[in-house]
Amino acid sequence: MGASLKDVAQRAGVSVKTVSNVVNNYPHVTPAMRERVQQAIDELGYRPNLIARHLRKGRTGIIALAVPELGNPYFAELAGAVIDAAARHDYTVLLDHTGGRRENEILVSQGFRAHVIDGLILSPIELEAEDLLGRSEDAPLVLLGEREYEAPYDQIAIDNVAAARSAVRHLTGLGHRRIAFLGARRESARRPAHLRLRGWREELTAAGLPCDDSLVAATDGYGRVDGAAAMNAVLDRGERPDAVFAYNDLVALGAMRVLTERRLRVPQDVSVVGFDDIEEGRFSPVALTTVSPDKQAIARLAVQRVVARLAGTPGLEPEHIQPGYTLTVRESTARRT
Amino acid sequence: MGASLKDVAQRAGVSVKTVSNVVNNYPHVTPAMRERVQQAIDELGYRPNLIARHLRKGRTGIIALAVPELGNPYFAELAGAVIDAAARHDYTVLLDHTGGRRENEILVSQGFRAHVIDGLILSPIELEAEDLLGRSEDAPLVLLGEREYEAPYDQIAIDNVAAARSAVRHLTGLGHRRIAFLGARRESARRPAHLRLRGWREELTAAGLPCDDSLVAATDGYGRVDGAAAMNAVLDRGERPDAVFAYNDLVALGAMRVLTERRLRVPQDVSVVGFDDIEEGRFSPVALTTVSPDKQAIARLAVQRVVARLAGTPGLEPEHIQPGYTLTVRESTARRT
DNA sequence: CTGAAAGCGCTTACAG
DNA sequence: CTGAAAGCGCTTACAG
Repeated sequence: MGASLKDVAQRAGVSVKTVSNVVNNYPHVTPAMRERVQQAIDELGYRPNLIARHLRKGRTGIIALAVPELGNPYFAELAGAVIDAAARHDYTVLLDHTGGRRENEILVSQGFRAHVIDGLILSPIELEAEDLLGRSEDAPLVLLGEREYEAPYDQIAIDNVAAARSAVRHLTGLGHRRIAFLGARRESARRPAHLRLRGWREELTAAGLPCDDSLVAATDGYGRVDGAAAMNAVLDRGERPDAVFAYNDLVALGAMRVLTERRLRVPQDVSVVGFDDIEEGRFSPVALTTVSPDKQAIARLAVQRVVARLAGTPGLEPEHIQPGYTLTVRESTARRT
Repeated sequence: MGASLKDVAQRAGVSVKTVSNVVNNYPHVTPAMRERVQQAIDELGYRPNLIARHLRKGRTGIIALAVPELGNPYFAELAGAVIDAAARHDYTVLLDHTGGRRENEILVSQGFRAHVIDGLILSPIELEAEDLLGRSEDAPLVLLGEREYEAPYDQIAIDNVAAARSAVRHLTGLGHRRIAFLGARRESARRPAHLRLRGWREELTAAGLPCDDSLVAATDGYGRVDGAAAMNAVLDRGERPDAVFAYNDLVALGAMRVLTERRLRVPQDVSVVGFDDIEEGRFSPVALTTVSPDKQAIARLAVQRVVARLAGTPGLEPEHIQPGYTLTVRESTARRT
């Protein structure tokens, strides 16, 4: 084991308190004293034990980030941004993934890891507002993502309805009229997250177009396979949409793959819009048009919020904060021919 | 704050030790006593403070995983596997990313986070063997990835040379003779990691083919942009390879994108093989042939190794362990026409 | 089978 | 400006 404060104090011939003062850079330590202590520290290779420090202070310097699936590049990219944002506040990130399953999300929100984390950033999929009711955990919780909760917690999410509408508007603006939506939750899933679906519906209605349910396909998850299955489902119904708006980029990518297989050209025959702006979409053979949430801002705000609550900033009401987004137009959308 | 052991003891009218016994499920506690204590625990909503427990035991139950870049799906997928493997041993994973920069890798290996993590799994890019020499940290370190070190640490990596050779052999077997290698490190980078490049060289030589340096392109990193740049570089030199072996899938994907832009068809004009088997490769419009390392095994072995050292398993010599891999043939490779 | 006490490595009032 | 002491919440010999 390494040396402790006591060892250093002994070697330097001072009290533990003095060493602590030096280590923590407190003012009012004579340079000579500082020098002497520093030398003992160097000789012993002393490094403070954060665990002990934090036991004392009641803080660990660790915040947890729980996302559904790291295999989804959106969450991987977001996690990277959160790690960087946390580092700027001297916080370390402990990463969990829930698989988007309600039980795991409850477990995490209820303070699994109690005491080892100071705060929690959670991106839920199936979690219900009622699951949050009994939350006894005192670590600040910040919610991310498409779900909206009637609960007294900070929530950071772009305006999903407006963002979805901007995507659909782009499509209608290009002359498309039969616009499929891929990635609705199955009826079986409780309280489906349909902000984006609602955006689709609202914008079509605003454009005076019908909302044809046979153009809506539910999926089990939000991966490439799900997008492929959904696209096949719509096509197998005999529908021939002239555009597709997908729940996210992964679903869009899966759909594009199917379109190509079935000899439909993107964008000449079918325009495709995704959501998330993952790097992969930029490099797909037909670069994907997509809604681009400001991930850096999301990460920054989430961390800031946790840190502010931890610092006990007074008068901090739970807020729903909406970072910005843009519609990034690439090659997968074109004017209707 | 929540209740402590002492609070529970007080309420149950027993000693702290007895509560501890119940919490830790020690035998030799009368059912009646256990019942009584459990009730106090429930009433108070007591949850053990892991930090305190671990300060005492000198363990935190946290292992760190440091990868170059979470944005690379390979590492995101690997991280997911490590988290799951660790959970099976009741360990939690703290995730770091180094950006593949030597300074960060040194920092991490030298025990940044000292005392908060029990062990460390590191996937280095630029780290040198000498950087490991002075390592004073006593948390077990397991090394992952393509680099090989002359250092007394466990290293888990597939046989990169053999795996690369199998990829190139697949290509030569299809009749290809001018096989480019994309993703060598630049000369400026110290001690380039060229196991895969070596595999390329060895296999070409074995097949009686020349190793044409103008078919080798260095990259700055290992992302899609780098693959695109490398492919352009080779093509701009006036070379027309009939196949491409890329350092990894991301580089391969970037290269495919460029090939398509430059009106070269994959696989009819150019066959492409990647490395990593990320999910994205399965869903690219031309599904990618790739070397598929057993990520689950890598994660499992790495965690097992850390846990075994932590448990103080005697006689555990540092080992280089080579998990399995397979060559997964998809659509991006075809017989030379 | 249960209890009283020491100690893990720190920080923090409180003195001086 | 520095020191002696208590305590964060646990576990662990040591008694009984």
